[in-house]
Amino acid sequence: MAKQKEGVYERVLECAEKEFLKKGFKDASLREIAKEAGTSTGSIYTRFGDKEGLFRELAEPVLEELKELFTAIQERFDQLEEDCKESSMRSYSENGMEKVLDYIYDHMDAFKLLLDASYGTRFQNFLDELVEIEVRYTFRYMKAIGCRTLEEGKTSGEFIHIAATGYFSAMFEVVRHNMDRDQAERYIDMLQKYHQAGFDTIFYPEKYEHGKDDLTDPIS
Amino acid sequence: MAKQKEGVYERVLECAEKEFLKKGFKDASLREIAKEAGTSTGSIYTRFGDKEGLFRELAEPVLEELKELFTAIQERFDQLEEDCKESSMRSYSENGMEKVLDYIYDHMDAFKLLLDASYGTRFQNFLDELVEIEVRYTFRYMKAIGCRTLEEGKTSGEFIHIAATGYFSAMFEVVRHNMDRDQAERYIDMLQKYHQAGFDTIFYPEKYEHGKDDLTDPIS
Amino acid sequence: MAKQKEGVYERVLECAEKEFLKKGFKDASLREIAKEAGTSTGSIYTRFGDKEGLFRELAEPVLEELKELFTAIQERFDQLEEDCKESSMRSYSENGMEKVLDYIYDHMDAFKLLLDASYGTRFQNFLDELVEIEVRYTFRYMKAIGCRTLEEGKTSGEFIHIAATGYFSAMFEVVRHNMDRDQAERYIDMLQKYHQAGFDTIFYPEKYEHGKDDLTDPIS
Amino acid sequence: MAKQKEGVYERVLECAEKEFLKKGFKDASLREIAKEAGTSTGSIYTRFGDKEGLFRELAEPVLEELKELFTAIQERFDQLEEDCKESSMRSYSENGMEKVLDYIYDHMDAFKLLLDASYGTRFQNFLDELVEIEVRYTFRYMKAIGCRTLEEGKTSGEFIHIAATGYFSAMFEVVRHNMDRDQAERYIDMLQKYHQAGFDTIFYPEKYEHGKDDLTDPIS
DNA sequence: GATGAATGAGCCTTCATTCAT
DNA sequence: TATGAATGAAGGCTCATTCAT
Repeated sequence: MAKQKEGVYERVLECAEKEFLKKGFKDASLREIAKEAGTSTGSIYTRFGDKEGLFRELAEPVLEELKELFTAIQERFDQLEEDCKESSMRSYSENGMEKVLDYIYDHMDAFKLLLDASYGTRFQNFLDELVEIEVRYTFRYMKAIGCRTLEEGKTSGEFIHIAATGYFSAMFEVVRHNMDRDQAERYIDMLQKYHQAGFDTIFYPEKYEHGKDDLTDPIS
Repeated sequence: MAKQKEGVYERVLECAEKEFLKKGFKDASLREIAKEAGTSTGSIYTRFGDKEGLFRELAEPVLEELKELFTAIQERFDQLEEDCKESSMRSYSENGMEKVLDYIYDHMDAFKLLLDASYGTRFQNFLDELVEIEVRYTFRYMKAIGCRTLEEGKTSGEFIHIAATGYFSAMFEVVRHNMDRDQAERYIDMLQKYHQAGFDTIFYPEKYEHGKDDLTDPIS
Repeated sequence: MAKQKEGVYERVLECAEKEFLKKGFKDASLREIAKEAGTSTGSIYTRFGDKEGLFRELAEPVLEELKELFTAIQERFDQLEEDCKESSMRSYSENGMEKVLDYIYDHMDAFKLLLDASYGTRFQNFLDELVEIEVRYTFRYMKAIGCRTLEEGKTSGEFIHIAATGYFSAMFEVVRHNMDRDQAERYIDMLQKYHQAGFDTIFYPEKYEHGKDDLTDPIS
Repeated sequence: MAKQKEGVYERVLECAEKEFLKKGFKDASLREIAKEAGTSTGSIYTRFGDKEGLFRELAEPVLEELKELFTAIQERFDQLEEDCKESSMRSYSENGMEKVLDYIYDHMDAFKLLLDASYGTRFQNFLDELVEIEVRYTFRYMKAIGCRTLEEGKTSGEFIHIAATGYFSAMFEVVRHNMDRDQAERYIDMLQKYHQAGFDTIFYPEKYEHGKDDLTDPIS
């Protein structure tokens, strides 16, 4: 039995995914996966190194590709002429989100793993990796455009980070809630507006100086 | 050895907290806690029932009290005359948040546990319990005030839930980031404005109908 | 709390019985019994010494009394004039069994314990104590009456023991099967005839020397 | 260390048997068995699944084979011509018992386990499985031969069951008493006669209608 | 006499990982 | 390469019993 059995690799990945989703990374049992896939634990070790390696195989390529896609989108916007940015922002933004959403919907399973079953792996805070990219480019953008509010120091940096985290976290709710693609589109649209408004309020407050006081506040 | 040995109770709780924070609930070892506290595992079982009971002892009272505090705040606002609400909202909201923040800072340890070490316990989604309260009162408020946008159906309900989750989640970042109290105050103030703006944009868009298109968007 | 609380003693015995019947002696939990009875484990220890002491309290008096009753019955028959024995045997036997049965039905609970929940206690072979009495008197009787077959040696002694065990064991099936008193009476009557015939066949075969060979045999 | 270590399997079974016999199933310690056999507890689990699986390995094959042997014997008798049955019964019966006894003596250890150490396993009432077979065929036989007494209803069925239980239970005393094979033979012979007589007395009383009253009764 | 917290050894079981075959 | 038995530490938990109060 020296040769790689046909399809074992795929079967293992399939079963692993099922097991991870069902029990979470920590509680998943390698032996169970091996048994279910009709192979041996040893075999899994030769192919994937260890338990986390198996998880990685499922999650990492997808996460990396998303990061690349996302970086490319940001980069392309960043390369625009300074004076185009402000005006083309919205369309770029919406278009970018569309692509990201497409990618997510093409790799639902992997994102489910990342979101719900990654506790105990190095992916348990995978969101931070996306947020980090977002934050980096946001800073660049703000400097390019000129943002007075930014000089207030550290807190603002932290705040951007947290706000972005909230934004991305909310975005992935489309996965957790099993929204269909249409629903997701509408939902993400709202989300974009929501966070855009929040962001502007904090960092470009001059645009709203009028009658702020009569805004309603739903959150005590 | 009848009657509680002096100080064992406290020592166990202390060590448990340390262990839980260090390894998370699932990976924390009862034996280790017992050893560190200078007791037997059996003793922990007499006092706390089981592993989760020990965690509960640390987290539950604090969470419950926060929920009560939070509900009281919401309730008090809800009881106001209809026509006062809109105008006194902001002050109520800020005042409420202040109290909540006070409470959190008085029970930092418990909230650290809830945030970072509760995976595997019934508290792992503790945030939902707060969100649920928030959402309930938000709906009431929106009905009282009259909100046209609400009739768009299910998505809106889901959206409110997600937005509130983002809000609360972000709020607890003060704990995760170990902000000092002053920093937190400033931070929370921004957060409130941020989400207020987002919320209004989605649910009371008529107030912003002017020049939306020249808003900047930091998020791709 | 120095004085013996009213009724605690009884309540403990009640709960112990329930627990022992439900789980058997070994698996019964003293703490469970104490909790159920509204007292403390310590209290059970002061009253009953240990877990088996508690069981003993329930089973021993009844078993002892049965043994006394049984011995008395045997003794009374043994004291008869030699030449009366053979003729009055049957009535004595039936009358004795009646009394025994009465006693058993008056102490069902205790016998249920002895039969089904005594594994792990010194009562787990309680039947032997009754058999031992039976065997002793049977030997005396056989010697008095004169029984040629007895000289065959050890095996016979062992055989009597085993046969008697079978007899008593079968007798207690009235308890295990929850027969009502009437059923039991009829059943025991059959049982007596069954074993009497068996016994005579082995030890007084001369009474059956006729056509034994055309007896049917249900047991392969 | 792949592939079974030489002789571990056997050593574990040996030690398990010793431990089970010494302490009974429930009180036997897997750790102790593993230690004694020079393996790890984990190893026992890979091989036998769990504690009861280990016991099962020792007892089940033997019990199953006995049941098969016993069924075959009964079946062969059952297939005889109706009018042969009554006459050939005795020889069949004796011959069958001989085979059963042989089998028992060839697997003493397993039967010791079943008899004395199976409390807590699914074998604790293993006798019933044999009795059930016996009773089934007995009923068939009685119907074939014609038995007037059977119409008395339920009690009779119960009685047959109990009598058969007594018979089998007594049979296994050869194991408990460590009789040598010769002793056992003589003993079983007596036992057969004893129960045959009992059985006939109850179910074919017409054959004994003469002078029953002068039978002696050894049992009070 | 009553309490019940503490004891601490012991239970069965599960696991990721290794490695001889 | 694939296998899967073996490892051995660790897991949570339960128990009868003790004994300071």
